[in-house]
Amino acid sequence: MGPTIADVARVAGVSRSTVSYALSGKRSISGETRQRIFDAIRDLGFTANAGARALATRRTMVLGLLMQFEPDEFAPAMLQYVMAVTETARRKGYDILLVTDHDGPAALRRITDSGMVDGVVLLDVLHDDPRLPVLREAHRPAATVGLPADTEGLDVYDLDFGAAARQIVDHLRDLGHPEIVLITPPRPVFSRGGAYSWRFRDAAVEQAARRGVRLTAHYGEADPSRIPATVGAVLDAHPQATALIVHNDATAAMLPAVLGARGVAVPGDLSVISLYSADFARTFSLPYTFVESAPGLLGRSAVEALVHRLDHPGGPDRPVTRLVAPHLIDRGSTR
Amino acid sequence: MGPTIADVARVAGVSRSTVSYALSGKRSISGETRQRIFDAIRDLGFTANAGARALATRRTMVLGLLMQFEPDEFAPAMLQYVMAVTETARRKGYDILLVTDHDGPAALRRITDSGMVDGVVLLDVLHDDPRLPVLREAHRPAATVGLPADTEGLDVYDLDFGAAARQIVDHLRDLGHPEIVLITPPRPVFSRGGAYSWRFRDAAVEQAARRGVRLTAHYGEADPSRIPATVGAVLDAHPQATALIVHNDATAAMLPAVLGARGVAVPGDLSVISLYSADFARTFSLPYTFVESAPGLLGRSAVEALVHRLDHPGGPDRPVTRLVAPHLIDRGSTR
DNA sequence: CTGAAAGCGCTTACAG
DNA sequence: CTGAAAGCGCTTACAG
Repeated sequence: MGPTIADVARVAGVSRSTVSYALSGKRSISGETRQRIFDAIRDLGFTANAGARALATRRTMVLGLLMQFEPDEFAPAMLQYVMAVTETARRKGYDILLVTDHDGPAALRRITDSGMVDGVVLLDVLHDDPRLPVLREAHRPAATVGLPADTEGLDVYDLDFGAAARQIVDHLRDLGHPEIVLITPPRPVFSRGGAYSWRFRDAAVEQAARRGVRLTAHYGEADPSRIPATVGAVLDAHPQATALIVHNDATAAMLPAVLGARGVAVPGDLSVISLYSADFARTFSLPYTFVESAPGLLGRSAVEALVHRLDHPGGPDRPVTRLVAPHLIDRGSTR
Repeated sequence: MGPTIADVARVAGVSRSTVSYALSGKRSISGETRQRIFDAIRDLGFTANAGARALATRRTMVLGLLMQFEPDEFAPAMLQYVMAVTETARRKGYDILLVTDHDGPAALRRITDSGMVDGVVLLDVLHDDPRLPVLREAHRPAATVGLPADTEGLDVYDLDFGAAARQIVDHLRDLGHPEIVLITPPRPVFSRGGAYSWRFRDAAVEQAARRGVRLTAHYGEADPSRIPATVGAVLDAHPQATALIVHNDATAAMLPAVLGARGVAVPGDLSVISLYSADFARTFSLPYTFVESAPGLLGRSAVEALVHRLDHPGGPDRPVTRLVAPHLIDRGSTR
């Protein structure tokens, strides 16, 4: 379609290799030649063909972003990861191939075997994620958001859900709450292997026991229309509970409406504390004290690790698993 | 990295061209040869290199998806378009390059001039969108979701916001409402050139005048935390109003909480009707009568039109502008 | 400082 | 029904 490097070479009166080197800066070009080349590039409106470059360099400068949309996940929260990944990638000179195929392993094999991407970022990684075996065969650098059971060869980033749970339980205990109710992610998230669900819950249960606090965990609803009834039933079942921990975006988003309808005042009647991102809180005007889930940081870190690995092939850096320390934002909804 | 077509040819004992033809099916291969080729492909785990294929065929089988994240837009609604586009593309054999650069025109030029994509889908198209001139120079097929002022050369899909407004006004008038309040998208959406905002509002105002109904339009809030106060102020300013039209996702999402807090019963005290997708309503458990905004249909249609054009280059089909007729779902929140 | 040439891994006229 | 060869548009040793 457009002009090729040969056109530029001809107009500038140099060889194609000289144009290529001028473009890459991989060897020095005399000032005057350089000038003629860039003039020609500008005049012709030349842009190097990505496919040809990829074929020659074996680098596409494209990253695969694999996400899955589970019906029991709350879509609004996902976009924050996507945005963080995309923007970081661009800043590092990479584009993003977005893959949402239902068959994640097959999709991964496809984009990787065909050389469409230099590396991949996996979102929504499960404890025993079926994409990981494929990834290991593919011999491509990869970073994940989410902690799998086997982190071998991966750069892994996730929130430290255990620490988050302990911090939240301690926070409530220090305020003197004797009985706490926890709403966890929906049951399908547990059975599917969404490890963050039990990492948080189990740590909360343990910490509560250690601190001598009564804590009961209940599954949140996957079906939004049932959230009000379920929250109501949970609160009814624990009339003595003075604090509620919400580890479920869908429930958190509806909580003001649900508690408002029940006439429950926060923190007067009930202390509420949750786990989500500041951006999420802003989008839904959630007034609760929360632990930041840090999608921006996690997405950005994953991409930066991946890019670093791509830009330093065979480098000395061991794959890293980083669990981000929780950060509690006190909005005054507990006391 | 992996095996190439030459490896397959050697193992199968045929020429590279025969392997290529076996793969593409563009000429007939004897049964036995075919068998040997596919055995070799399977044994070697061969997948054709996408870059090399793109270079030879001048088709990448990748579509660019350009979206912009404006801070005054409600992120949760965007994902539905992305999913529809991505899934439709895959079903048609295309992958998606997701581009979210702040500088849309530059990003478009980049992916298009470098031949990274065969065509593009533009989301959030403005009335006078700065990406369109770039697109026209690029000579690539493109489809949009959103109606620009100049549709020349584009396949354009959008909801018929004018018809939607008229249908909603008529619906309320038929129920006997003499005074209606409309909450529009935030003011920045208008000034930026988000044409759907005024297409809906102006049609609503006109239709109300035509029908002898009093209708007042107010800007919705871009800042979620101010939505409750703004909705309250709007209702206070129109104590006689018996019906509320909401054309703003952020406001709609918070409406149950806001109206609940004010003690406003729907439809007892106030009839409420809105404009969003069924999926959106489900995510936020919104119980209101609404006109379907059809993100799935629009995203899918745009991709299908684009793919059709790519698969039939130089075809006879004129570019099409399709405004999808509104469909009202009665959930009983008006009377 | 610069160029001629090989090579990246495919596809597709051209020939038989 | 099949193969040898040119070509897609780059990059990069190799040579000077």
